[in-house]
Amino acid sequence: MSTYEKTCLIRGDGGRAIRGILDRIGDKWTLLVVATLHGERQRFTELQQHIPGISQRMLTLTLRHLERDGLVGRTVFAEVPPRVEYELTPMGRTLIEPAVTLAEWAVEHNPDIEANHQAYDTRQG
Amino acid sequence: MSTYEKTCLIRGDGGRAIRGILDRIGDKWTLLVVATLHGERQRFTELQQHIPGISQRMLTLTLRHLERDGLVGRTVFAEVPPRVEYELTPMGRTLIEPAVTLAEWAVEHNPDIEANHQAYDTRQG
DNA sequence: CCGGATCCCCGTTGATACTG
DNA sequence: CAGTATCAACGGGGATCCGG
Repeated sequence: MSTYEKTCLIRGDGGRAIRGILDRIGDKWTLLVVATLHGERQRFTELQQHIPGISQRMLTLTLRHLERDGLVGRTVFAEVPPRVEYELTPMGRTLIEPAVTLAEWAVEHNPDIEANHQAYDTRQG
Repeated sequence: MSTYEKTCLIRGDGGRAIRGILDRIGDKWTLLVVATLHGERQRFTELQQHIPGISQRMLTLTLRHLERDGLVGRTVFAEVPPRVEYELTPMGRTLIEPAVTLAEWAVEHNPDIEANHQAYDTRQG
């Protein structure tokens, strides 16, 4: 694939494709939930414990969105007390790869970026 | 790299790495600007024309952030009328790859996701 | 245990008008 | 041409309370 074709993939249709995915995973918690859910189904409270700082409300909202996207499956057990388990769907698991690619870029270039911040802010005073 | 290590890359340090990059590129315009800037330096007005819907203000803000990150270079020509050109730095160009990976995922799975939306919304009524 | 409902804060975005 | 300044609207996200 040529470089031109690549940027077209991003910019195609006024950037609607890339905007769709960023609206989906670009929020504060989605990727963390997906990564946390990777490998093992988990209950609501387990998830909350594994994701420091997330509120009950935001975990609920994030899971609903992921469920609506078909990236996460939700199973309710008719028990007392109630039990609900969440797991990645097959499609949900495919999201791990691109997410990791991004995370790798972040880890690799973070020092450089922070150095640039320093330099930029110093120039501005 | 094992699957476990991959998710650690995402979740590492409470997800700070992935959050950093998402805060950077997860906004409305950044990736579009980067993709548009790919391959050729461009002037402010050119950029604005190539990115439908972006306001002067948001283009300015986005470029400033990218400049601060060291992803975009800015050159001012001492002319009348003023001329300012923007271009990707070498580091900025490395961002294209992971961005494309994400865009590919988006394009590939969008139909599936939209079908899931239909199904989900129908179930809810 | 799970999560819906409500209130509120604040950052982001856009519209508009103005300057070197 | 390439911005800056200001104001208003919107929506994400947290805290809290309540219900099944």
